[in-house]
Amino acid sequence: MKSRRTRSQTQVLDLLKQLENAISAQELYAQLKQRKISVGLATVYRALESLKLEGVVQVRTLPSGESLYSPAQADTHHLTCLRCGNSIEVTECPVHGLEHHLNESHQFQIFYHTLEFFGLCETCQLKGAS
Amino acid sequence: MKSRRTRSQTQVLDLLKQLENAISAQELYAQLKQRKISVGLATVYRALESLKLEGVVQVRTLPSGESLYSPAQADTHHLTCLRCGNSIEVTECPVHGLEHHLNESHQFQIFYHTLEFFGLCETCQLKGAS
DNA sequence: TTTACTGCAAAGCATTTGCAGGGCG
DNA sequence: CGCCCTGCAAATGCTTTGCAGTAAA
Repeated sequence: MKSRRTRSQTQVLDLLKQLENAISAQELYAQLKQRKISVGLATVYRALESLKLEGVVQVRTLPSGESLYSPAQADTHHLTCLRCGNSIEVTECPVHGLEHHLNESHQFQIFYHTLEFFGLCETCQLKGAS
Repeated sequence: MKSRRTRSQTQVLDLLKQLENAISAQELYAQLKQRKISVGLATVYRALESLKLEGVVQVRTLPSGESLYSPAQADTHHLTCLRCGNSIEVTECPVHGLEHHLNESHQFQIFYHTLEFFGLCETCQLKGAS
């Protein structure tokens, strides 16, 4: 067995909890540096990976391929414009019943879910296709 | 105004409709070649981008950063293991009411949504953290 | 002819991996 | 002393972009 949390894991998790919004690994790395916490980018990724498997951190992967990390309790979802990429937060969430159901029917240990709506925002609808 | 569909857009969309499952741009490119349809990879990406904005193709971005494309009518969601990456399809979907609601409350033109549950599958639960 | 589409190759970027040094038990 | 954690730099892989040739209107 190994120690429950490494130093970098603790630092990363602490910062994630302090921040209000989900954040990318790159930004997280920058923020840590800014706070005089010396850590390598690869280490940030490795810490996030472990925390993810532990179930304390959740991930949302953007269409750009970038991933945003946040503590795994938030139940915030998104309404995203396919054209400009802007996201609006959605707090309503009708899937918890289903989550419990899947948990049992598939023997899965579900940590969290992501729900995202895609389309065109009002502004981008006016611009037409291109 | 431009022609409604370019040749490559038609080819890409036709193939997407023929296939049962969502497919990556790279695979799509390979499949087209295999069918003797000469097309560049960049063109495949550009066609997918246009079809996406048109609302006829939907995208799901995997944690790996790779994106899977499919015709935008499927209402298939996923239960994904954070450790091994395997996905199980989920056909239940309790979010349509919310979708309609958001459509109106935010002046968004919603094309589709993604819903994904993350956790550990039965097999990976047994392996413990590492 | 004029404009938009296409293909190739080069670039861009987030993420992952190899490896050697360092810290902790 | 030995093992895991770290950090740097190199490598990977998907996607995007620049540019010149091509097809279409």
